[in-house]
Amino acid sequence: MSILSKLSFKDQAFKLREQAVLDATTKLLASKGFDLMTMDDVAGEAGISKPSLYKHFKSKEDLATEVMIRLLDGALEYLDGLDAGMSGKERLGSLLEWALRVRLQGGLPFLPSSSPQVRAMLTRNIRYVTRVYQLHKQLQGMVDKSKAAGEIRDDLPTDVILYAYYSRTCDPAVDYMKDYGHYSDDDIVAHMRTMIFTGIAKD
Amino acid sequence: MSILSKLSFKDQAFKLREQAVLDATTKLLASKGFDLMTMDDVAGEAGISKPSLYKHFKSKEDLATEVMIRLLDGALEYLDGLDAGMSGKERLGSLLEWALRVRLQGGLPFLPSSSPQVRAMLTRNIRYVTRVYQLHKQLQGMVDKSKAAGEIRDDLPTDVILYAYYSRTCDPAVDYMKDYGHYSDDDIVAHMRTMIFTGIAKD
DNA sequence: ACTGCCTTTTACTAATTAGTAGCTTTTTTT
DNA sequence: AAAAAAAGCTACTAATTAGTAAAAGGCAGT
Repeated sequence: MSILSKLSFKDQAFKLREQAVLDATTKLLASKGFDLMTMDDVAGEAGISKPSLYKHFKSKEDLATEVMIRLLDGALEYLDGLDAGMSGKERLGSLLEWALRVRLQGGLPFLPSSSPQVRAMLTRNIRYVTRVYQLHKQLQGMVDKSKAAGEIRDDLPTDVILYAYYSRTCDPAVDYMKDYGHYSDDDIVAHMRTMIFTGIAKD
Repeated sequence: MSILSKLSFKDQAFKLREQAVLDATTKLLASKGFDLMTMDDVAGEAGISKPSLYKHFKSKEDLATEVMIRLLDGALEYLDGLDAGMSGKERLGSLLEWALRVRLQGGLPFLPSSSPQVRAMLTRNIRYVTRVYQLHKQLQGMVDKSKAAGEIRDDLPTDVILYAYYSRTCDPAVDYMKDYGHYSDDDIVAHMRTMIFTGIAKD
């Protein structure tokens, strides 16, 4: 780690603290959502003082946006790491699985389902928008490729399929299955995968 | 309206005002969610003063819960009005369509998708819980009947199907289709129906 | 060991919100 | 027309939150 060795201990501690803040924020966003999460919560969860928190992020909005950016980077990175020979449909399924597992481990869906207000807030950040666009383009390509391959129905518009896909990553059914149905993560993921691709009807 | 004629003008006005408050709250809950909606918002939207608002409902929580109860009553009433000869699957589809249309007209999904906090709040009200349970029982019956009739797959647990069904009533894909895709209400409803029953895969 | 930098602590500002008190005005009832 | 009831208005309380200032303390770097 030659780059790390060039950083002073102080700088390293700053970086580690920053990650701790992002982790804490992720957890709080997942459990409380943006509106109910407070900066006092974040500071407490991260184990630093609130004024120090503002050394890392200039506002609550900035902090939440950075969390989402980190997550989108994770999704893009996951897609990059997939086997190039994988079919479009398999890639879609795999990324959905990744997203659901992240969620089940206390993480966040990569697009927020909740409020127009949160969406508007995030959209004010160019770095966020860039990544969403990038992910969207890749997913669009995957859907188009799957359609061409006859794997995915072409009587539904691509954007409709994408909207549904995004929605599955933040689907509350996941929470219900976990909290009320006490299903295992594997079962939840499998059920979700079944339902998005083949629906609930018998043929 | 023999019942209404027994009410003084005052009482009638009170009732009308109460409905206006519930309508205003529905609209605000749909656009801002519970946390961001303020009682000042509601009073303003309903055209009454905030102190008067508290003549009708004792708290913000009480108000939101009554809105949800009214909605659930609507759903139960809709189910009651369906043709008795309708198959389980058709009933499911029809209620989903109703719920989606209510939403598209500015209403609310009949189960909130958002926060555990809102869910916990609603669950504190026995009248709400009773209706949810009632609706759940009916839906469960419909799914079981559809399974027995070979209309709905029986390799998915009934509760998983129900969780997915509830989730479709509050699916953000609806908002995306409307706001970004500019699809008509009819198209949105049709797409949603297709996707829940037969999924996005081709066979 | 000493110094300087950074974090923590304490206290704060400004704004917002749920909910309420008391007086005035309006409307309905008698 | 007069009285009563209810709504509106104004002002408020108490609590909370995002964000900040200043002093004190701690720790890393030299």
